[in-house]
Amino acid sequence: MSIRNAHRTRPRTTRAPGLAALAGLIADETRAAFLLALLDGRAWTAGELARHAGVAASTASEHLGKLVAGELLAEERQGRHRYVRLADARVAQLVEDLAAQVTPGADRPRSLRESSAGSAMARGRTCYDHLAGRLGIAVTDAMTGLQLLRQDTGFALTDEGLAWFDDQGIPLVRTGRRPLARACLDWTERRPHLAGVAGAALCRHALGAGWCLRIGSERAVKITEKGERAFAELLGIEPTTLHRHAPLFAQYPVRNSRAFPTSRRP
Amino acid sequence: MSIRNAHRTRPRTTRAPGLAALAGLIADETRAAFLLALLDGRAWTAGELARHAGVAASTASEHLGKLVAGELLAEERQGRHRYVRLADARVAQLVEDLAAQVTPGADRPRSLRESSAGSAMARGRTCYDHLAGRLGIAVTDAMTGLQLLRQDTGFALTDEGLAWFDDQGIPLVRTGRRPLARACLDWTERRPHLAGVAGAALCRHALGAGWCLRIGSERAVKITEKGERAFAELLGIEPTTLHRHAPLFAQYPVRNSRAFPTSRRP
DNA sequence: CGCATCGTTCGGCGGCTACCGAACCGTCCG
DNA sequence: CGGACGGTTCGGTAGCCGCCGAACGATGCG
Repeated sequence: MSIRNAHRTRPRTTRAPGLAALAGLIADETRAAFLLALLDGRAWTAGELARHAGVAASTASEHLGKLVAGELLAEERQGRHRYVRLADARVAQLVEDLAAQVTPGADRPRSLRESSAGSAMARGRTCYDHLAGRLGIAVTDAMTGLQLLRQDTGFALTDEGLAWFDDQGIPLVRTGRRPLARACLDWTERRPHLAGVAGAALCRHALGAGWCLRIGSERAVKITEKGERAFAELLGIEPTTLHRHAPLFAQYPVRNSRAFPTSRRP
Repeated sequence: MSIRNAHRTRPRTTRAPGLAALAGLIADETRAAFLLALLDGRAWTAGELARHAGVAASTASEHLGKLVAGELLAEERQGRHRYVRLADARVAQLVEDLAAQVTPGADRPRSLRESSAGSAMARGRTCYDHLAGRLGIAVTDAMTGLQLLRQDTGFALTDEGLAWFDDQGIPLVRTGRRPLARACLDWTERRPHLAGVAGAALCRHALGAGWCLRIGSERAVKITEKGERAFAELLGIEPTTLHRHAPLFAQYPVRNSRAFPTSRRP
């Protein structure tokens, strides 16, 4: 019997302590704010998170202790700083999934207005380690259109897609059980974009090659001139696409006209 | 400022009320037990859930009110009964994902021992609306081996897979934005199995055609003689496969030997 | 109609927990 | 060496919340 429910008298037939405890870590407003901030994939110091969420340093310290103990965060001490980051891609995916479930924009009411400033700056973001926002959608759509990625029957790279990464010199190294390609539901665009090993590799490449730059201390990224050219040349993405708001619920091309939706064959 | 944190004095710069509230719904042990029980995809009455979790009817009623208000559950009143079920496949997926994150078996310590009884009964389960457990893994592995399903580059049906469903007379109807194929991580087997529209259609077909039967009031299913024959004929699944425990971390065949993991081309 | 059953509402209780400030410890740097 | 700074620990406080039983309403059935 858990400490929390020690006053329970009735015999409990079925329990779910693990599930409830995990959700409990995210169920606090301050801890949730920490997790969302950490979705930028970088390490934050305890003080930064405390100021970000508007709580005292002591409070933040206690929260971080719980999140680290619950293995949602990994920590690294450097001198007098305590850096924390999301434990791994699984945790990032989990937080993304939960955030996507809530009504869109509920947690960031001002984000769209903020982004409207800046002409050459397309609204791009990162989700932990892959591209999101309009940029992420544009890349995913372009790869789907070029049949590098297949979304009509699930979410997977095609053989041509593997070749494309190979051609760009972007290595895809399988680590553990993380899938090569995975759909991540963007909670501002409400559409899936490329995550998984391939999404992370592409994002790393884009940052390394100077296609985009991180701006500020959060998740936003800015596309450079060089990046606009690269995305146009390699994926046929029109620069204007990155400036306009992408249409919701776009149709994806179906590769094979055969029987979709399927029906009983004569 | 939320009611819960009304005593907060410091100005809060970034909030996450939606995320925290959603997690809070799952963060209670009793509500978590409800959600896990409802993963069988069927509707339970309030009283059944109360007895299942070992709480008073009044307590269960309050919890159900919160879960319905939070749109995790849908309710249907019939006479003096209040039936509740998971709101949709998205919620089911979310609960599955969370449950898979906790250490395997933590929430059902006795399940493996229970399942060892029964000779012709293979350990099968449902996750909301698709097959899971050893049966789900066996089906997913068989479809992958036959190249109906592609897991090496993501998780998607192949064109051959679409044809297979067509041949079986199992219609795949796209509803809303639910993907045709999706990986669901089984938290007892620790391996992905087929979910999404195709997984649900296959499960519905298997139950309708008498390939398997639900047993008891929970998630377990039993494979019939007819089902053993059908799975063997259509997917080449050896009946013994369903009785043994499947190996963890099996290797999936890679369709194309070309450059995987990819490396820079000369 | 009358009883049993299912569910809901309400009051009250007890415990957990998020919060803060103050004190303290360790690191960095002038 | 000493001050500044980041982080942690420790009391103490306040509020939320999960729990129950009792009372009540509603439905179904004999």
